[in-house]
Amino acid sequence: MDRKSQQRPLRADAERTVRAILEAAERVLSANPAATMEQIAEAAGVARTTVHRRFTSREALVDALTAWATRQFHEAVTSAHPDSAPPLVALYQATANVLRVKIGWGFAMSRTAPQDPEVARAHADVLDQCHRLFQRALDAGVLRPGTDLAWARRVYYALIHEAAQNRSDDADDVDELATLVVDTLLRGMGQPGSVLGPR
Amino acid sequence: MDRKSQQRPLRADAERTVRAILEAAERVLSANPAATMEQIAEAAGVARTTVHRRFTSREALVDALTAWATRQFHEAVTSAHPDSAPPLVALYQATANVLRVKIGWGFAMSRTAPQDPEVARAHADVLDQCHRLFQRALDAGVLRPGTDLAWARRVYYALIHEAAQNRSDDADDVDELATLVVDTLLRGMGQPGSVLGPR
DNA sequence: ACTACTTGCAACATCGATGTTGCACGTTCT
DNA sequence: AGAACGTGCAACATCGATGTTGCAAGTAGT
Repeated sequence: MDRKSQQRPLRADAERTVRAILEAAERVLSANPAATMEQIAEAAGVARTTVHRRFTSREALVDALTAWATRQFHEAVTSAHPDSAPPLVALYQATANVLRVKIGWGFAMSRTAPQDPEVARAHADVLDQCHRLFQRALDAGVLRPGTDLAWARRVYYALIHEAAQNRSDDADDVDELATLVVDTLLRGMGQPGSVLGPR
Repeated sequence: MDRKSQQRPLRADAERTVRAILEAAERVLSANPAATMEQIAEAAGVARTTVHRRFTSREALVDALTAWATRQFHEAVTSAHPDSAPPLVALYQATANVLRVKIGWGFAMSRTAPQDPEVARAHADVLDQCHRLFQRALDAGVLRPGTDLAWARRVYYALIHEAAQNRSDDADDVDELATLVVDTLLRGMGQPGSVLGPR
């Protein structure tokens, strides 16, 4: 959890409250991004004033949420070794890892990089890693020559986003979804022999 | 324009004001969905009170915007003859038509079907047409046998959404984008000969 | 057990957005 | 030209959300 929002160390019960608030915020805000602090507090099972005691402002709460998710996002990509593992393996691993995070932290991850420099750096770093991975995939012949890497990346992100909507807490599901995403990204849905199919 | 928001016929200048407000609302809200009526009024070049005179509430304004966009969306799909034209032709036509609408009415089209029964029907109708088209594409061998049509539709929507972000008012661009979308949907970005490529 | 921390509750302050009204001035339509 | 309509402006009313504070009661850590 982010320690920037709290100057002093927290007592155990307060620590639990903070977690409860962040988890409730994710749940409530993913259903309705304009939800009030009151609704978040209620979902967390605490009084509204308590939320304000733990987070200076609504913005601070959302920022903490974003920072938390961003760190997990970064870890998910980095642990797939996108710069060293074979492109296809890394692509699959990264996909599965990111899906695991994105399911359950959809709201926090949908936030675009805020002013927090650490968060912005993490986002940029992920973007770079993704770009390098796609470049390696291109060089290795996994991607068709001439592929627009920027477009490829955006399609990839979009596919992950769509796949994450099929949320289920089943662990096996993540592997199935990752397979679906990578398969769709690389092969599309057309018939090879068809008119517009691969030449 | 929607006549439901106005009981009596409008004078010519008022008609122009309504259009200006709707266009400004689209522009402003697509940049910031939480924008205030004040900002919309300013962008439309009118006083805030005028906006409230033309639209009972913020909700009414957004609804009118949604209704307007939905009608164009429906027309865009229907005019591609998705039930009679060859699947590939219809797919391309529908894509290009929808892109034309979506570029410039991105906010209004991103709204999920509201309570208005007419709008809900139009959305459902588009969904049906899309599904039937995909089914025909599957039967015609354009889509790979075994393709999950629900997943295919969602990927298709997502691709259109992404393509629409490359907004430019160039008319030729729409054809290029439509080609890109259909091509990506059917062939993906992988190399045919590669490991995970088409078998 | 004692201290320090944390929480709920009630009350209050503030702020921004929404929506309304009256009036004066301009515009459209006939 | 004259009636009906539309708009800008200023002022007001309301409302919900945010954020703050004091206090009493409960809980964690020693």
